[in-house]
Amino acid sequence: MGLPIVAIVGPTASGKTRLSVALCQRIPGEVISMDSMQIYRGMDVGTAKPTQDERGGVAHHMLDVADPGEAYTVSRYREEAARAIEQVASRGRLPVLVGGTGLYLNALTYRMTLGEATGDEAIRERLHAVAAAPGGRARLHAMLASVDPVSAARLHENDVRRVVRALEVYEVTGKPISQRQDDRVPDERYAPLIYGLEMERERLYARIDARVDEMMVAGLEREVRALTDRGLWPEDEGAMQAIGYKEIAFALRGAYGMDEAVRLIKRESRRYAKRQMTWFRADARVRWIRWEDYASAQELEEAFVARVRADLDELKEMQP
RNA sequence: GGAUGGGUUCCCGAGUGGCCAAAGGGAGCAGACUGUAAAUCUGCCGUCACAGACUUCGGUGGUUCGAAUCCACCCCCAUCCA
Repeated sequence: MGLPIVAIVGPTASGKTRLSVALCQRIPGEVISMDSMQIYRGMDVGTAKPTQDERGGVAHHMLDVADPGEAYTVSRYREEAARAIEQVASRGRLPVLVGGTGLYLNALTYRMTLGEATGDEAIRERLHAVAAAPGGRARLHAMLASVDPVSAARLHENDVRRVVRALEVYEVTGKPISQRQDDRVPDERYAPLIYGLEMERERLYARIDARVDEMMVAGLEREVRALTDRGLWPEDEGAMQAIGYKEIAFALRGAYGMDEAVRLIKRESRRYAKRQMTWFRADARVRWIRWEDYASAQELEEAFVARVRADLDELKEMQP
């Protein structure tokens, strides 16, 4: 039986950070961030990275492990986070995965076979060029259909990014990507207890709006400028694609005013939250916790800690 | 008081006699997601008993086989003149 680990997921601004720290203080445990943007150094305000204060003395891993100038990948996350989990467990503490990046959760908890086909820039560029030509998307999709009909059937021709990746995998490995996508096999290394934070839509959206305003006050613009000063722009893949960063970068470049940037950041954050909800809702493993079921954050925390304890005990009983 | 422009579906906005439940965008909702994932992509979006029917385009009345589109009057908004 695998190592018991806890994961706390949910949309942005749903209160994951605070809850995770409360849990780790009492269980005790250490946080392993599951956030694709908090990975980057120097991106603190805009990613709502927990401050020293917010971490409340709890050790956090997988924060600040990459430079905004480098491209981070899921497979790298899978390796590094797995290592972090080992470390935490070796100290006799509970690994608590926290974050809203669904793909990262799956990369860790399923046996994702990401290893063989490394990203190949040259191939990607060539294929993207095909897609950019008139009628190119259909052509690209047809190319995929001839080598990997299963993937072609699954992918919309407009989803260029995935079509390109599927073709790339085929070129690099000689095998269709669909061969390894069919089932979601749990990674035997872990026995994950996954909790999802859920909040009434309107309330969550209001929190998101408020948080964006707070970020502006806290110096998001300055933070973005530090990146654009380094020559990093939203056109580059990776860090600068983060919500908040790309909008402000465009504003700095004069595409629109700062007020408009703020409006867009709020909008994009709401949409992002929605996508996250869609993702986690589809995951049958998630045990939901509704904010509306509790009178206060304290009450929710209490109940949550108790529940995790009970679930962990139950896990122990199941494995001799 | 006069002149001109305008009032279109949640918002913006196209539409000037049939092909219009009405382009496009936004918002919203639902979904997908295996090395860019805070990314990328898809669907729905007047109502219903939904291959059809019904109610919409400021209001009322009219012209017409037929109107969001034409006419009359009225209401409201904007700008200009007084």
